[in-house]
Amino acid sequence: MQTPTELAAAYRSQGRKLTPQRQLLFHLMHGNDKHPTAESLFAEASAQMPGISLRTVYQTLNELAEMGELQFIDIGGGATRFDPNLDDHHHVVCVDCGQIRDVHVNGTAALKPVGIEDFTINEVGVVFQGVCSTCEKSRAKSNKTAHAKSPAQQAKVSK
Amino acid sequence: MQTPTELAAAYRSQGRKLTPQRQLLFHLMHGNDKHPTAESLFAEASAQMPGISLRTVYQTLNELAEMGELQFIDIGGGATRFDPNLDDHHHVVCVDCGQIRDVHVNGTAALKPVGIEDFTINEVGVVFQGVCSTCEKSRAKSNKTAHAKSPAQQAKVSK
DNA sequence: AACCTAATTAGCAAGTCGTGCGAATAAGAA
DNA sequence: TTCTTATTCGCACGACTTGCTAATTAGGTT
Repeated sequence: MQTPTELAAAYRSQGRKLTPQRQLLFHLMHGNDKHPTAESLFAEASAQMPGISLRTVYQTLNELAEMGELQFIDIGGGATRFDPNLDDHHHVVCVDCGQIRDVHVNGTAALKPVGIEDFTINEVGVVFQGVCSTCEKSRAKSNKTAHAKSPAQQAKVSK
Repeated sequence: MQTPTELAAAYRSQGRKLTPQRQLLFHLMHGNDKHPTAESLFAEASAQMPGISLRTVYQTLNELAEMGELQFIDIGGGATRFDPNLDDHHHVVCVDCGQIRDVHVNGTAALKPVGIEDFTINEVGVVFQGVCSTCEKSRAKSNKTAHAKSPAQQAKVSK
């Protein structure tokens, strides 16, 4: 995603208006590597601009996605997450706490799908599932050896 | 996923009852490579067993997933899809029609995530996005050069 | 500085997907 | 056949997202 200043210019040049709500969201998203949901962004935005609408957050995120400034991430059944990182990267998910981390992955160019000659492939996405060190520790402590729930389930529960 | 007969035995050995609803769903899912949603399975099931409940379809799919007989696939924002294929495989998605195809992928073992030493990786998922030959043709015909909507959006529209 | 107009916002209703709950039903053992 | 308990069904509800529209506002015009 471009800087808030660059986005302001991009918006103007497209005949879009530069509202305080949009500017706030530009700032909240720029360089944000937390892969927030619309709801969590709304919470942050509300702290700085009481009265801002969740509807506007969704709307602005969709705009930015249309403009190619950010991408949707759909992992697990929970809410859609938003990623302003446009570099060639992939994701690591902790199946315990649901956190998503950006990662650069070596070897993606060598991936060869077999038997799909009738497809024109445009993009490849890689998702690693694992357990982060924090969750690894709490697992050891609480002796939770059993399977954890999926990130989606986990996310729901944690609300 | 095991055969309906094997599943029957597995269910009994776990103290689960073998109802007609479950047996029907075993048959509908066994060898099914369409990655159906709960709703689409419900439609098929209803044709053969009018009165079967959508609730039961969800319940049975969740059971089978708990038993490790099938996996959830969450690609795009639409409904969860179910995959009875337990082989080591990945997926190709047509961004136009939303169809999902199973594929074996060479080179996954060589994938190296960079900078996530604090994660214990357990699984890797690869998703290829592209356009299937059928959609490629209809694109050429209707001169639709613009970007297609995401599979999720597309799926919603197609309903 | 006041004005105009189209874009935007807010907020509620509604849609989709999935689950909780409880009464009625049925599988499978005795 | 009877009994116990798992299962089914169907509705209500919850989470997430979008549609709709009246009121507001950004930004160009006079």
